Amino acid sequence: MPELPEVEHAAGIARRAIVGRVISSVRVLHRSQRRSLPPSATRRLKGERIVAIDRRGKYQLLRLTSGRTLVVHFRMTGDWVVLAPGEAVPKPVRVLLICEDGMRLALHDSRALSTVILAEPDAKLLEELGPDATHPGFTVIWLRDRLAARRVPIKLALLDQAVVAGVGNIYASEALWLARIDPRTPAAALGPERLTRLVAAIRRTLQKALDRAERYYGADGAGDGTRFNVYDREGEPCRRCGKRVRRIVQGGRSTYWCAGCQR
DNA sequence: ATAGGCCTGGAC
DNA sequence: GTCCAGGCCTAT
Repeated sequence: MPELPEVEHAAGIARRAIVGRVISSVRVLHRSQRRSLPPSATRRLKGERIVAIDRRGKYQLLRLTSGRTLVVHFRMTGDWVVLAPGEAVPKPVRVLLICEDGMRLALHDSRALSTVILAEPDAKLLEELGPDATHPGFTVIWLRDRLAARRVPIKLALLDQAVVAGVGNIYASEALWLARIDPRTPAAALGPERLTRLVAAIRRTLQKALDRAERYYGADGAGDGTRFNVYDREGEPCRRCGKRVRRIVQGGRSTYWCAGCQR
């Protein structure tokens, strides 16, 4: 679930829930999160007011009064859940941010792979990250320069957050389908024409997902069986040319594509 | 370039 | 029981 659009949606939920509020305590309920957020960090969080929540790529940046930043990454299954006063804490909740007025923001993450890190004011954050896929700074020129001399398949290059931030395994497949590009193509082999199509396709794919997240309540668009064109559709007909969608493994992860119209 | 590790839960 | 999963890091 959580690529750029889903993380942005979740960040909106967190903003409405806790921006402006003061943290009275933090509970870390799983040892996996205790590695990134040890007791020394939870102690420092006490009394901090959350003044803003930014997002960069798949990272959420909870800005605190002191200048510190709580950096949250959902990895595979993370999400925010707002808990009403008195409401029971669901089992998959790994971290609880408890505010002075009783508001609770919960990190809900069944696989417990999410990371939460408290960064000091002078810490350098996310310096390796490329431009957000939806940012005007993500251009054909930028992409061409970052892909030059790289022979990795384009699908794998798109998962590199230094190339473009916020694209994950699902939308990489979806964007390549929209751009009609074979995911196995060596990155540097893409000329201006295909690069132009690719940048537009990435933008459009993520923007569409952002709009959907806005429209529907709940980030996962449940009940909409047609939300992907190729992802998780192995063996089903391509919506553009009718040939069967294929699945291959690249870098240990599934790629879905249509050999009929992606070249 | 590839495999393994971190974790849990759902599909089979 | 086995296999698989949308991320990312480290080791080989």
